[in-house]
Amino acid sequence: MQIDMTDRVSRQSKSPLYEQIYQLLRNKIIDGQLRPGDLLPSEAELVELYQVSRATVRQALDELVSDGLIQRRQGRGTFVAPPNVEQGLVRIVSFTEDMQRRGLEPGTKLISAELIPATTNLARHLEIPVEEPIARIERLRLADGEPMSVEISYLVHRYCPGIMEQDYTTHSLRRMLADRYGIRFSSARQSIRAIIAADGIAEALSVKDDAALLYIERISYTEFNVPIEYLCLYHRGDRYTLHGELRG
Amino acid sequence: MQIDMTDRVSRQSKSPLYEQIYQLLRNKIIDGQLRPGDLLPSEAELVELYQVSRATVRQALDELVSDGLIQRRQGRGTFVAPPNVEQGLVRIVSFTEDMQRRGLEPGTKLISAELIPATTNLARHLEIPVEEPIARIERLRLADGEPMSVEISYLVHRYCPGIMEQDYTTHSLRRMLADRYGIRFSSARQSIRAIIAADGIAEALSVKDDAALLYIERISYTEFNVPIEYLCLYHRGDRYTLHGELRG
DNA sequence: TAGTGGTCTAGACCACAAA
DNA sequence: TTGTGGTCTAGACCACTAA
Repeated sequence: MQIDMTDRVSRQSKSPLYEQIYQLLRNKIIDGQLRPGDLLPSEAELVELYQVSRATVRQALDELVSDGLIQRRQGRGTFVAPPNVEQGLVRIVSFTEDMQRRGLEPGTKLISAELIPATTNLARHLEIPVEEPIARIERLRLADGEPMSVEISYLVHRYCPGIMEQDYTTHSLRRMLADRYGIRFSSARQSIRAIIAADGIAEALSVKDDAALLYIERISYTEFNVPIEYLCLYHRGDRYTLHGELRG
Repeated sequence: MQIDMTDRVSRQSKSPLYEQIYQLLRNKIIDGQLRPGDLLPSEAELVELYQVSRATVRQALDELVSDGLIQRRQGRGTFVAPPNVEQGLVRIVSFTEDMQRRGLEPGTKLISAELIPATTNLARHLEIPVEEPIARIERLRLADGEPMSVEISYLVHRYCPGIMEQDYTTHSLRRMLADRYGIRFSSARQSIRAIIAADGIAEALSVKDDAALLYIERISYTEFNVPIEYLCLYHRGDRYTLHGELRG
């Protein structure tokens, strides 16, 4: 495989060398320049390429391994990992990416988009004052044309003014936040429960009132640990399964 | 805090030094010798104690960090992490450990234990012939005396003959497999869904017939990638929540 | 200021896989 | 045999925290 020789790391940058190398490689994988199964340059080659020590290269690769993006094989080399492992339990994955990994065609319908004042619950989780304006975006997510999930996103409007004028059905919310506002999610906390479908949700998902749903609450943070989004996901229990790998 | 000075690492052992140090510290945390918030010895002290280089100590600590068991704070030290983070989504956690981390008192009642022939489904997942004897152990798990989960364990009997004569309510199944049969889980695959309680399960859990349950299926493997156990967990949706941290 | 963890280097020897 | 990743050493300097 080819690594673009214009890649450079800077010793003046405030971010550490291993982090810069990690980001460079990660972007290549996520952009698709490196595809599953591709062989990465050997550690020795990366040492030469970036002019750093082997320990620094390994630290960058360690992060990619723990992201599940690459796999090392002793005596053979380092490869881009196949998809389908560690889905949604370790990395923040967009609905679109999630469905594509499952081999399903993603779709979206906007249910509502409005500006609301923050409730005490929202204010606490998003670390803002009560009543501060929140963009509430409710969408129905489809897989192969059938309802799969309802997604309610609560965004601190101050960080993304004008977000309400966008088209949420064709544009990824995450991409919009990144491109227009420079906001990137760097970490998140989530909790997962099983619940019975409430009225409105059951109707949207085309399931019975007492169907089981996989309910996920997630708070996403920027690299500066500022909470940006409070997300509620209602997944159909009969269609949606989370997969993961555990270590002993 | 105190580290037992009788701890030793062996350079003759087939397992690497950082792995031995990782296991020693991990056991202290899981056993409760080190409690949440406790300060670990500094990296320099661990270097002195185990007579290894700092990089080796850091590699052991790195693993504990990625397990969510410890947290580093620059300029201050390394601390045992508070519970409630990274539970059950990355590491295989026993019910007992799980409940202790949530501050609940774990309890167990045996519902049934029997030897059954493997169904086609079990045979496929456990990679054994159909009809091969399987130890099926069904237990009710309690938290603070109240039903929390039903756990059905299917073990390949050939690997653990005599397991049926044990007392599963007072002894940890995992510990028994490790101590008596030398079987340790090194990895697992699991899937998580939301389902409606079936009759028998609902009764055992003291919930209504149509209550929502968090259903987890897990296949656990030894270090040689031999499947040992097929586990079905039925968690009460109203009491059980999975927590996790995600990375962007 | 002293002690902590964070980053980085330049080596070394090993186990494993492929040719 | 060659090249890969796996493990380990003995240093170094930095940034952060608390006294």
